[in-house]
Amino acid sequence: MSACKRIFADLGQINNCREIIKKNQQSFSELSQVVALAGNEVRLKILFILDQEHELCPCDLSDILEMTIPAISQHLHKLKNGSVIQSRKSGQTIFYSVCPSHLHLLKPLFSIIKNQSATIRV
Amino acid sequence: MSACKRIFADLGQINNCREIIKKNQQSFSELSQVVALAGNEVRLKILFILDQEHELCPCDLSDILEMTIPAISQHLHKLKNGSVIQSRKSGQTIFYSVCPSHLHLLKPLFSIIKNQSATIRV
DNA sequence: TCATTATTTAAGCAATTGCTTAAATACGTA
DNA sequence: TACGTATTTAAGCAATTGCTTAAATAATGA
Repeated sequence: MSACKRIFADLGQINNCREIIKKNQQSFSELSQVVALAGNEVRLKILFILDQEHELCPCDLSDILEMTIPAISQHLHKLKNGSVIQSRKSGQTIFYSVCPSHLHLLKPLFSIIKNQSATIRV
Repeated sequence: MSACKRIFADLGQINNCREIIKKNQQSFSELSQVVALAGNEVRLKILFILDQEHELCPCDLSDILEMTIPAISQHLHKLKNGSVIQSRKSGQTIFYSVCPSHLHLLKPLFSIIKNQSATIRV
């Protein structure tokens, strides 16, 4: 059960932490999935500009990020699968946008980018 | 240069986005690295309890998360390598804690866990 | 000095990731 | 209907990830 044989381990603290982890297991699992999606540089850029421009099609994103359409499409698929973005069809083009439900998680990340952008110019 | 041959593409919008992405390239790269570290479920848990308990040793974390010491140690190594956590040596035990410089990024994530935890009981 | 404890490091390996190219769908229009 | 455009899907593959076990370091105390 115990990894080390130290005497000074605070058993109460350890058991308390273990319970907190267990109680929030599902939250950790769900949150880490979304954070992992945002942890890819290309996907972070996609989310950032989708938020800024409100909605864009795979074609636009391909032009902006200078990547192939399938590469973009596969990233969009992952993001949609994780309910981070949503899509709207108009003719044969599909417009993607950030799901409002995850914005509270993403906005702080976007702020960091924007703040650093403001600092560079000083 | 252009991925599709659509007529209705907003060239100005695309070029503007492209410039913003380029200007913030380094920010995107650095931020995505940290977010990717937090996007692993085990590491997210480590960061959460390190923040809550202020500091813990690999041995404690191994007990709490019920994982082997080397597995924990390797996660800690990545986190330290990314400057997300720092360490303090006391005898033969090493205490890890979250770097204050990255807390503004992590706190919103922790809040999500805590809020969900509060909601469960209602 | 030697044995014990806490931790890291290394090697191996199965699973996942993110691209590539090529083929398949879906929609609009002549 | 057939063709062109926008997008997705599939297969292949090199690179990365995250664990495992075993060995190497480092610090403490007998």
